[in-house]
Amino acid sequence: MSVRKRGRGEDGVHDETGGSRKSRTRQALLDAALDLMAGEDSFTSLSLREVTRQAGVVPAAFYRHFPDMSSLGLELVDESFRALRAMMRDARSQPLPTEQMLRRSAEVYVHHVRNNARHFRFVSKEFYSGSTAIRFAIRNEIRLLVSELATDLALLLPGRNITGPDLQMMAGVVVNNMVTVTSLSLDVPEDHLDELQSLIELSTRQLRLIFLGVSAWESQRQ
Amino acid sequence: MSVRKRGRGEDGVHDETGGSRKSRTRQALLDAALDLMAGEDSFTSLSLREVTRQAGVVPAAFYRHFPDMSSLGLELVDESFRALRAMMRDARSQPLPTEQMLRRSAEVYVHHVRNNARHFRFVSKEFYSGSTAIRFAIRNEIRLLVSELATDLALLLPGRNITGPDLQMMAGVVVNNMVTVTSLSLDVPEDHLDELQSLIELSTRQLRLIFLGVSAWESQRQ
DNA sequence: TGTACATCAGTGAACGCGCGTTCACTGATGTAC
DNA sequence: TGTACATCAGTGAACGCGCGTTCACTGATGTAC
Repeated sequence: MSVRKRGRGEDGVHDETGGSRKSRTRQALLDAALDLMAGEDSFTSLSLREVTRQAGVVPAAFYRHFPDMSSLGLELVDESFRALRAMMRDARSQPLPTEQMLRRSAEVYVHHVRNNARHFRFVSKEFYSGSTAIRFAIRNEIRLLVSELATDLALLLPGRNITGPDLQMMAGVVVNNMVTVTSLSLDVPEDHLDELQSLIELSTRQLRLIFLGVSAWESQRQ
Repeated sequence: MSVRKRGRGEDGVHDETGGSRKSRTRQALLDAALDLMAGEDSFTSLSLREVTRQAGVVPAAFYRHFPDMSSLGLELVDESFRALRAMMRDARSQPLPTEQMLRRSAEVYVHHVRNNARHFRFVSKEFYSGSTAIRFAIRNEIRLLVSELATDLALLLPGRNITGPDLQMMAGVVVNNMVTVTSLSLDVPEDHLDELQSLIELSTRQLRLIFLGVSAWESQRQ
């Protein structure tokens, strides 16, 4: 009905450094939430007021950006997996022989988790205990991850007659291990970074074990 | 200093049905917490007042039994794994050939999780996002589980030269899968119990994959 | 380039609510004799 | 078996606090001309 005649510019049209005031505050709220999860708090236990306090705005300002905390959480899920998927796309573009690929994958993944610790801490904490909406969003992203991995797996195993469900099942075992490795990576304290190396080695051996299983697998009644 | 002369009996000395009033209330508090976690709430998000309300006592009564919610949580961790360990002890006493053992393990485990759904929901939710104290307690119980499983594994593989760390690593892969299976089991709704059967089959195939890896594994520089 | 002004991001005060914890108390439990 | 009484599990009121949400407002932003 109402026709727009004058007024403020659209967000993002005239980006200066850091974006418009609106998008800067929005980002400050997302960052505040991530920062507050460094300690004991999970996302679910954060209060809207804590987040706005950390972001340096008044509680009511929150509603200019998100209808509630849950929406902010869904945005964080999105950010987290967008970065992970970009990383995996890169990794795929440099094929390696199997043994080196396993070690390299473990290495790259553990470092990615460390470099995006705040996001992964969030995902890790909410995966099993968040609100239904957030848990489902994460579960869905992980399902996509399993499917992508199943596709990669098929390419690694040319000429083998492995069914789609079997590929999914195998990718599932790999991802289940990734979940644990994620949590272990995040628990390595800043002043014991050598433990990351042992973790990468453990993870590599676990991947190798799974791949030995994959090599020996024969899909039945395919 | 003060010498005890008269007074009430010790808890548990004169058990009637349901125990003394004290132990009955204590159990009511533990049960209340478990019941309240059926929905969205995680243990961390439960309030002391919710728990006492559900248990049918006044908030202050809580302190006659636990100094704080965290202690009640640690008691729940203990209950959860005590039952699981008892179940595993039983399972071990009936050895089976490998293939049947895998299917039987998946079956027994999934049913155990369903029969103790409240406890496993609690553990599942707190494993990654609980308070440090509770997370460490759970992680420790799981570490013990991995060790027990590594011992079992050694017995299943006589004459193979697999190092202790490799056995732990393999048991780790199995347990990582159990964690996911636990969560999936709990998500099967009461009116779709047939999905439990598919889950048991998926889990069996995943165990089989891992065991194929185990069979092909050769420990190096042992 | 300069300016009037529409938009709306951020403010600050207010609200009712459930929280954890304290306290003096009451009355059920079960022992000592 | 009967009873006086010590113990302490459970009560109910009170406290100060941080919470999510609402509202009318103010003033920064950036457009139209």
